[in-house]
Amino acid sequence: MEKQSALESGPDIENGQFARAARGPGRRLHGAIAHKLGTAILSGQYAPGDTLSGEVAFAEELEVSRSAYREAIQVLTAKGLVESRPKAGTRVLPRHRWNLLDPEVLAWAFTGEPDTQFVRDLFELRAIVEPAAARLAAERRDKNDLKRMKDALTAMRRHTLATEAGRAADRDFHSAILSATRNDALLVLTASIGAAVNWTTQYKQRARALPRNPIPDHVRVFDAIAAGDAAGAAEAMRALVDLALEDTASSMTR
Amino acid sequence: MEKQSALESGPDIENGQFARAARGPGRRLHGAIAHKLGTAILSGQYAPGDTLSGEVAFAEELEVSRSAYREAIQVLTAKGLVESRPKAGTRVLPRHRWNLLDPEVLAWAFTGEPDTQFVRDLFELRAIVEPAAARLAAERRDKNDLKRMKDALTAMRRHTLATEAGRAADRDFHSAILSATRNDALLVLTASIGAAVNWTTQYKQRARALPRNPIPDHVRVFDAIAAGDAAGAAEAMRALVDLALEDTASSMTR
DNA sequence: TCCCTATAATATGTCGGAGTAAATAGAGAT
DNA sequence: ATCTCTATTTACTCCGACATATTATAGGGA
Repeated sequence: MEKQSALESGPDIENGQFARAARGPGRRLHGAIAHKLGTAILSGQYAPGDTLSGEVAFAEELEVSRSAYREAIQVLTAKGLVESRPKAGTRVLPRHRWNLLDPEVLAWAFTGEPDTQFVRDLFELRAIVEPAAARLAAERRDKNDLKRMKDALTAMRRHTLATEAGRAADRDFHSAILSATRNDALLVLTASIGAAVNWTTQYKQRARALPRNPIPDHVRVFDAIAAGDAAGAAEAMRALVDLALEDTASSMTR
Repeated sequence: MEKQSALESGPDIENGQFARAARGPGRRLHGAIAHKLGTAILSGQYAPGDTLSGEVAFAEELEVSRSAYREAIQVLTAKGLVESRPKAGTRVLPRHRWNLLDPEVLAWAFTGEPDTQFVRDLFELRAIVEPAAARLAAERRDKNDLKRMKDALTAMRRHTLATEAGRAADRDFHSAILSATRNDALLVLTASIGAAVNWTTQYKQRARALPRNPIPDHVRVFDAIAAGDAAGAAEAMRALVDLALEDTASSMTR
């Protein structure tokens, strides 16, 4: 639908193949190039230290202007993926320089086959942060927070996790907990990870049936937070995340 | 020194005031603009939803080309600070869209008076992550990791934390622990936070003397990790981070 | 052998114009 | 009076050529 309208509106564009093919509806041209290069780098097609083809050569190859290419490189540079210096060209930086927690970088990492080890790393980080967040939420939540969680829970019950609406409610639930911590850094971090991780679970769970009814576990978390039971909330959340880790891990390795 | 050489090499540049004034040695022009706008946004000079002055107007105002301005905007967009659409102009996004964990954004946040609440948020996050990291390190470290930690400790003992070399050794110590977790996501996260937080502590501690000898606490962490005592490592690290939090908090509020 | 200078390759900065998309105002219909 | 549709305006988007700055590399000099 959306793509068609974009194509209809601009069939007379005389840009190169890439511009015609990759430019989505709202997407800018340099965004498309950044996406292409970003996914290529994240998927390991370039080894760290590899130098991308030069500005002029690359731009000609893709039939886009140098401006578009340069703006794309600025984006990649801002995310720590590459570094470009005169004469030396634009080189891919070593992995530890990448902003792996950048939402866009995470998204790029998860297009195609995501690196198994990296997914495990993210789950591990989530398993560290979310229980602690639940603990803080239990100490700091107010009535409004509890209402958001409760609403999300009822929504989850109505639509199951098999539907998109149900998964959205699940995200809402976690988001409400994070908001209740009153910690923006925590909120941003888990939002980034959560988006990427949920995306994969959704993707992977197409094959196998949903493991088991997750509602009771969520309710346990909610009850502890509502009661102000910090330790209980942390423990309940730990159980919840461990379960998700377990499921995803087993569906990934085999 | 470096600045002088840069000035010497290019006194004939006929760019505008801004280009002459703000361009540092290695810094690119668009980088300088991004820095200027980034710090302005992070310091709250623009309310979310505010629209920056238009491309043409701004470029003329600073006497830089539109291209430079555009590349700077790409950087800010990549970090989630702004969003620009035709006709609407370039608007500052709401705070929760910002990539607060991006190293550069963090650096921008800490130029000038950093937001007290935000610093507390970061310390809280650190207090969550680092003990967990110590736990993992105790389980997974190898001989090489232990050697790195030990070397860093001896360096810390020789130069105290009052010297830059000593602080570098401190960073090395924590970095070695993070490496030992074998978790890249964790490593990147704490590297970002650590750089920003250490910077402030260094800044703030100019006034008051170093609180107390931190070496024994570090040794306790090391011993637990070396012994493979996961719980002990987590607990020792928790004590260490709490101490830092306490010191910084007290030096901030009063 | 080492250092230093010259060169060439490559990225960076600049400019102005043409194209495109969206917010807004105004005309027409209900 | 309100709503819908169209036209205009405004700002971003893209382009390509030109000029400049930087630095890796090679070659000459001490």
